Amino acid sequence: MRLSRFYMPVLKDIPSEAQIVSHRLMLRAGMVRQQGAGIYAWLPLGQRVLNKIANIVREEQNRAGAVEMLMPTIQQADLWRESGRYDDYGKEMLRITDRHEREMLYGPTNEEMITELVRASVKSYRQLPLILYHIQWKFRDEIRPRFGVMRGREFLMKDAYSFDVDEAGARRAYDKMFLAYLNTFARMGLTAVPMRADTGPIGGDLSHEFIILAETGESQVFCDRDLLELAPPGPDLDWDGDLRALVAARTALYAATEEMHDSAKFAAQTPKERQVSARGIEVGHIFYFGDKYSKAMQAMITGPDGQDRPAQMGSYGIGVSRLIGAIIEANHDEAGMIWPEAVAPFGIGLINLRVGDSACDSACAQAYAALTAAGREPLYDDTAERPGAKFSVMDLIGLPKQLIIGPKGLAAGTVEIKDRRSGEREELSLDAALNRLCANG
RNA sequence: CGGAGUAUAGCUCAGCCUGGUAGAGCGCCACGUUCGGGACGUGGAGGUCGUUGGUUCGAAUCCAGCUACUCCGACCA
Repeated sequence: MRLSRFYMPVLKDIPSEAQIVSHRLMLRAGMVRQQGAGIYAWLPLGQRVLNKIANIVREEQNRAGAVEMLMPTIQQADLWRESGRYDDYGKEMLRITDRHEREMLYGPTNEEMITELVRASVKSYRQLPLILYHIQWKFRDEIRPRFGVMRGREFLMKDAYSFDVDEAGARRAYDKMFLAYLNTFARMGLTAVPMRADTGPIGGDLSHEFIILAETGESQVFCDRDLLELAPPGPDLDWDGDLRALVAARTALYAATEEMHDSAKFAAQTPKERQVSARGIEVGHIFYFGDKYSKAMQAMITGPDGQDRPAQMGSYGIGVSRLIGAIIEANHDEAGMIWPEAVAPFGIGLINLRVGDSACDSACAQAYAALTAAGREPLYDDTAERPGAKFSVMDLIGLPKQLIIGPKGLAAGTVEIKDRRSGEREELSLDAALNRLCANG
C-alpha cells in the first residue's frame, strides 16, 4: 500500500478524551475515530489489525474443530423471553422497536439464538459433539464506557458454543477451547494466563478468564510466576488425544482475579518468590453452564439409552476488538506502538526519504515490488513529507521493520533496515536488505 | 445511576469573571527557501461560539431548560 493512497489521518495533538496509552496511540495513528460514547469507527489501519486478529482467532478455532457461522446482530425479544433473560438482562441490553412495534434487541451475546438454531435440527447424540462459533459485533450498553476500544459499548467478539450429550463431553469441549485459547493468544505475542473465574449459580470449576498482564489492566490479579513461562500447546496438538493433562498442568498452579482471590490459599500454594500480583486485562472467557439454556428452551438430545435430556452447553468468548487495546498496552514505547509480527497492520514500513529523487524513487519502486511479491505487505511512504515527520509517523504506527532509503545511503550503495522493537539499525546493500526482508516473511 | 466537569476553526485550547462586530498554536491551500528524526518565511482559506429560550440597546460572555461528551465511584467481554 502506498501511503499517499491510504487513509491514515495521523494526529499531532493528543485528543483530550483519551486517558490510557492504547487509546491515545490508536487515535493518534488514525486507527479509530470515536462516533459516540463507547462506539468507534474503524479506520483502515485499525481495520487491518482487526482482520489480522480475527483471522488468527478463526484459524485456531477451526484447528480445534469449531465450525464457523454468522448470526445476526439484531435479535427478537421473544427468543430471550424463552430463557427468561429478556427481563433479567437489565439496562445493559439495547432494546429496539421496529415499525410494527415488535420488540427487538441488539445482541449482547448469542446463547439463546444458538440454542434455538441447534434445537431445530440436532436431536441425537450421534450429531454431537458440536462447537459452533461466529465473529460478530455485540452491543452492551455499559453504564460508563471508557479506555477506548478496551471497554466500548459496541465491540467485536468471537463467541463459540459447545453442545454435548453429557458433562464429560462438555468438559472435553471446554478443554479444547482452553488449549485453543492458549495458542491463539500466543500467536499474537501475548502471554495470557487462564484464571479461575466466578461460575455463578452453576458452580463447578469450569470457568476461566484469560488475562493479559498490563499496568493499565482493569482488575487486580494474582498468579504463580511459573504460569508466565509455560509454553502453549502449539499447532501440533492432537485434538483427539488426552487434553485433560495439558489443561490440568495449567490449572494446578494458583491464578485468580480479585473476585476469586484467596490470599491464604495463594500463600500456601505458591512460594513467595513466585507470587505475582499485577494488573490484568481480560481478553477471553470460557464457561461451562450445563443445561441452563437447553433446559429452559427445550433443546433436547436423545442419548444412546433412548432417553431425552437437555444438551450440555458451554460458551467461549474472545474480545477481538478489545485485544487491539490489550496488545498495544503490552507493546509500546514513548514513540508509539510496536506490533507483534502476526498482527501488524503491515509487515514493513518502506520510507522514501527524498521523493522525486530518481535514485530514491527507483530503489523504492524496486523494494516495494519485491516486498509485495514476497507477501510482506509493505506500507510505502511515498509522500512529500520531510524525513523527520516520516520517521515519527512510522515509529508511531509501529510496523515491525522499516526499510529506509535515502539519497545519502544510496550514494554509498546502502539502505537501512530498522527493527522497531529493538531500535537496531543496519546499513547494507539494497539487494541484501531485500533478501533479508523477503526471507523472514 | 450518584458526584464533578466540558461544549468556541479539522485538532489542542485562550477569550467568559468585568456583555460592545471571534483569537492563538498545530493542521490545510499557494509560493519560495529547505530536506537523514515532527523545518522556516510570506500570503490565504476556514467558526450560525452544542442547542432552545430568557435578560439586555447589544450575549461566545449573564440566567434557565435540553442534548452530547469526559472524569471519579458503583458495574462489566
